[in-house]
Amino acid sequence: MLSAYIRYLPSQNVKYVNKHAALDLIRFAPGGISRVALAQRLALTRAAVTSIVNDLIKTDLIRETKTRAPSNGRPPIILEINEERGCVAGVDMGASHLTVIVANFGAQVLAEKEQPFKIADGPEECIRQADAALRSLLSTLGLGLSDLSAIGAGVPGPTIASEGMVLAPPIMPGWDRFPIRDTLEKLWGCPVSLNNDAELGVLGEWAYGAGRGEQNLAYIKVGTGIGAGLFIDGQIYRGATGSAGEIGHMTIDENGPLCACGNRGCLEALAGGRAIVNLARTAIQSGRRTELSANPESLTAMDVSNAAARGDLVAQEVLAEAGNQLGIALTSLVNLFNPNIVVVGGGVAQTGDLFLEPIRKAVLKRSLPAAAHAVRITTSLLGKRSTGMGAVVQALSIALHKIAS
Amino acid sequence: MLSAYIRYLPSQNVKYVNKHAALDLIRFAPGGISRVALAQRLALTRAAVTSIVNDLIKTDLIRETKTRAPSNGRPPIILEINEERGCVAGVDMGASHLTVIVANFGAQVLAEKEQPFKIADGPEECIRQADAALRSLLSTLGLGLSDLSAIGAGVPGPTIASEGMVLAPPIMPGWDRFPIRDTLEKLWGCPVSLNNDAELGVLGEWAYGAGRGEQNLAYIKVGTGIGAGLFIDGQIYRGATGSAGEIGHMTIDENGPLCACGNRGCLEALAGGRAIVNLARTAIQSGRRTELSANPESLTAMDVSNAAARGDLVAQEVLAEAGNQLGIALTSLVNLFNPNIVVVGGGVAQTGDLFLEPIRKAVLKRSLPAAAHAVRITTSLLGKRSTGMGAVVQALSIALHKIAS
DNA sequence: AGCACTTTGTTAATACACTTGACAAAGTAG
DNA sequence: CTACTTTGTCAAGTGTATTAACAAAGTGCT
Repeated sequence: MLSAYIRYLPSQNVKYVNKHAALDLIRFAPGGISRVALAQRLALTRAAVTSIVNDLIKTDLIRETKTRAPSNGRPPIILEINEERGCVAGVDMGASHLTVIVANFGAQVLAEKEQPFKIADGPEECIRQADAALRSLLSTLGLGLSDLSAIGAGVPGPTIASEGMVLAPPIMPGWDRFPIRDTLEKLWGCPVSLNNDAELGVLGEWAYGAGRGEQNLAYIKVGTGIGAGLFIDGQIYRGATGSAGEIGHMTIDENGPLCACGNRGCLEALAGGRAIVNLARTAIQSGRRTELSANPESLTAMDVSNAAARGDLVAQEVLAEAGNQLGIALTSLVNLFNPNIVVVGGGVAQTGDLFLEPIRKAVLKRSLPAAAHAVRITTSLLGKRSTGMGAVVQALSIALHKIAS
Repeated sequence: MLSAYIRYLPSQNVKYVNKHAALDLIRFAPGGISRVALAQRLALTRAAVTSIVNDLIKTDLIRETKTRAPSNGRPPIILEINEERGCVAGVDMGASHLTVIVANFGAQVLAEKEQPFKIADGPEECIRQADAALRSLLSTLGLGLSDLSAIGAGVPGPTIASEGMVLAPPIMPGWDRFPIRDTLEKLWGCPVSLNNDAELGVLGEWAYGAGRGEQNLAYIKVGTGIGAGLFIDGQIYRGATGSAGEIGHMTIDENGPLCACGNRGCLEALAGGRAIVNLARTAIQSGRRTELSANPESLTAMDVSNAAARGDLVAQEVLAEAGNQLGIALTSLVNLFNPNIVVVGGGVAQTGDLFLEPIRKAVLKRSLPAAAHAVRITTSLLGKRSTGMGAVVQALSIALHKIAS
């Protein structure tokens, strides 16, 4: 009720807004959408929709596909995005991995690549690696940079999207206020969007993954660090300075292990990648039988995760403990935010219920009943692609809307 | 960018939306607003605004007031809400107090009343008391129920505003799914809105208090319980089932005191009204010199608060400890929500910096720097009226928009 | 097979609501 | 007093929707 009217402030003319709304409705509709359904969603008449859809068909961005079996009466014609209209890329520069995805306008992945990467190497070196990876991936498809209409980029720090840079990023030394977007746009010769990796994760899961179409959604990325992307009432929520969702430094245990941020007992220090490794090492040093003791010095969280999936009891206990701590932290998020769904992503989360069940138990035990019962906690459907697919969604937003204008 | 177009779904014709947006802009503009400024905010021309404003003037909801001193050129005419056009009421049914406010259409308080109250007495008894208080207050103004255009009501539980009832409220026995709004509408013969008290608190502070006009705002109410209202991107944020903002049962210390909810170490058990009393009693029993030892059995949090304001060292220490615990909890909120401002309300918070300074210290120490520096932590400007004034805002929303239709 | 009915999509006339361009109104400055 | 500026209004023109009617593509029944 409050200010609902003020929110409608068209900076473009009415038809422009309606056309772009229709394009987004078509794009995010699983299985396409008919003109009649568009009219309903847009609160317009069928006649108005005819005009708008005809404009979009002229741009070749959408096309008529099959008709649906009619219940009774004329079968509706289904409209979908024309996937052959062009290509975009998503570039996920993570703390320790680089993922590059090339997709068509229908958001279908044409090729992808992941490689080791250190965001801490600084902007010039990281951009050089991302560029080389992108060009290499494109060449496997017989494509070049000029075939990309737009590119979405993700980084592990708080971004000011409008400025195309990060602000005081905790784990990105040398990147503070570096003109990331402008640099990439010059290098790649097409429009680039820049977002925080967890934001893109929630976007990817909302658009095409486990949280598809949900209204209030949190995406938790469990990696070296732990971050959350928040999707509130149909929008990414960034907060006042772009740092919303910082869950990794939530105090879980005041007397817990020292965290990289300087405090004690942060979630990251209890359930992040390093914490999982440390828990495993402690168990090894106490003489527990586990396949992990083969090489404790080079242990990774993924080693623990894989061993757990293979039935290793110690690894399973470590994951359960980390899951429990994450569940304790999620109590706050669930109580404050009251989401429909929490999607847990990152490599460790792919073990599924071994990690998720302790999370669910802790949330159910510790959250208020109303919020606990309202939330579904699930693993990512996009696997390690959540952020990369979110970057693809951002790139498509730029590309499609630009062509439609 | 994402779905920005889809958000514009006018369920009314365009002029209706613009007229109501103009009304809200006028209403929430401190000191009124000119037609030229309206045109800017609405992205319309001066000519279009003339037509809209003339319609609103015909309803007698707004009027032209003084002109402002011109910098150079014609002085703009200031438009304001016509405060004499009618009256509304705000009824705040809290856990232990009932507050009733009668205000005019300009949101100026004409009369108010507060009395002891127990929400746990159940809906019939509570509604009876609220009704009597409202009628009594109106009679001091020579008014009756028929003089009210609408009424806003607040309760301390998770509300589904569209249903006009509360859902599984933790501290409101007997109220679950009771048709509160429908009952009040029949009893009072005018439209009634129903909202959670913390939601109304944040609304009141946003509209007329310390958070006026802020984009991302949290209001913390420290009473017997502790709750938060969240205001995100221009809207109250309720969550999936209306329970967003439940901060009182956030785990601060796993080994802390038992909370009424059954868990240990909840914020409410460490910093709520009962916790403050318990901390004071512990100090008394350990032999500390304090004016509070005069009558420990009937001690209230307000007694502690007032003694602290008078310089009592023990009382100040108790407040500082409660403030510290609240600050620890606010770390999570600040990290997750990255607000511009946190407004702390409720009786205890009126002692000001004695309570706020420990909060600020804990937030600054424990939150990520970006979020900690972006947030201003302040006490409520509306004092104990935050929720009641939020209820007035809701009532005005109903009344003004109905007349404008 | 033909007809009645239903739902979907289109067309052209009409209605609505804004913009444009010009002018009036109310100030300041020289 | 004149020139200039900003604010507010008016009427003609423009943009974009709605309405009413019809065409199109099915199902179901006789």
